[in-house]
Amino acid sequence: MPAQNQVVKELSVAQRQGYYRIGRAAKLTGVSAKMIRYYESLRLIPKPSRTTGDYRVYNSQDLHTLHFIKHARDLGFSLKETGHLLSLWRNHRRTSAEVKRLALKQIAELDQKIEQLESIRATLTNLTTHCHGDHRPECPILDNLSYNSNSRY
Amino acid sequence: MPAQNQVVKELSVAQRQGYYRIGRAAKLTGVSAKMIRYYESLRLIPKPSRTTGDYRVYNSQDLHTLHFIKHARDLGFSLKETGHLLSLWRNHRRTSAEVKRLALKQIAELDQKIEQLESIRATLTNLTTHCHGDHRPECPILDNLSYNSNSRY
DNA sequence: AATAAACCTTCCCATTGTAGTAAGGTCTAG
DNA sequence: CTAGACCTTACTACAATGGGAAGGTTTATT
Repeated sequence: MPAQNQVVKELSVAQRQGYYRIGRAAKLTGVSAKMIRYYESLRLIPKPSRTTGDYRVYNSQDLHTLHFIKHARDLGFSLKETGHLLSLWRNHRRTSAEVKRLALKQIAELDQKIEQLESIRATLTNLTTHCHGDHRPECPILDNLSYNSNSRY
Repeated sequence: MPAQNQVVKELSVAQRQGYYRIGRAAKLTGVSAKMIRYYESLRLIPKPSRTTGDYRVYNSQDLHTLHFIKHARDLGFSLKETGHLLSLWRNHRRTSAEVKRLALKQIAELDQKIEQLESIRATLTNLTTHCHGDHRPECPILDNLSYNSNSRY
């Protein structure tokens, strides 16, 4: 039965040899090629080797790193903090206390941001319930925006 | 009793004449001088008149406008949206419906942002509760960041 | 009137993180 | 061998803000 390898797609040289150019690295990790280059310029990731044609070449370890970065970014860590987390990840003599400290700091910042947004939201909601929202020009929202407590300019 | 005007501070020419240069406008409205110039460059506010020495001169109407902008920014409206609100504010034939539409859109965006931050927060909180946070290097936070579901690079 | 302090001007640069484009070179499948 | 997919660097832009330099102006104080 020679039908066996009929559907089998050939692997490209790169795939066979287990390396990845930037486009495939981007697709696999969810980090755009643009960003991969940018992270390299920030020294967040090491300079990869190059093909003779000067194309960047990544290995699976590199992809793991990119993946790690993606996760950290998704959790709202800045690139600077992400770099810190990366170095902790690489350093096997790290203490988990330091990682936890970063995470708690991030949570605190999130809490602050959430609180702020909710306060704004409350104000806006309050204003909109008082606005007719019809053809008339009277509008408590605009009135509030132009209201000046310490007035008398 | 000539003591009467002892404590009375003289008003500067500008104050007497009721106009404001950029520094005082900034202090009074809470919008930095930097930003006042920037808003002018964006045509969010009109070009003010100038002194003979080329200093910007604002009147009380201008300050009200800056104040309006400050309020809108504080409520999280972008400068573009703020410009829109400003033109509605100036246009007495506006409908309150349009203002309300903008406010509701802003609320919706806030809700989305809040939800996203809360989801991130939950994930992080979950991770930190599982992290010992001591001298040992084992750390579920880092493990999670490096975890790769679709794996096999 | 002279001078110092406070204030203003324009112009340029930095930030944070991401995306777009142009002009050109390389790799690979057919 | 060639077309098309892919890659390279180098700019540009965004959104909003802040910082600073080099120089001119206004105001307060001697």
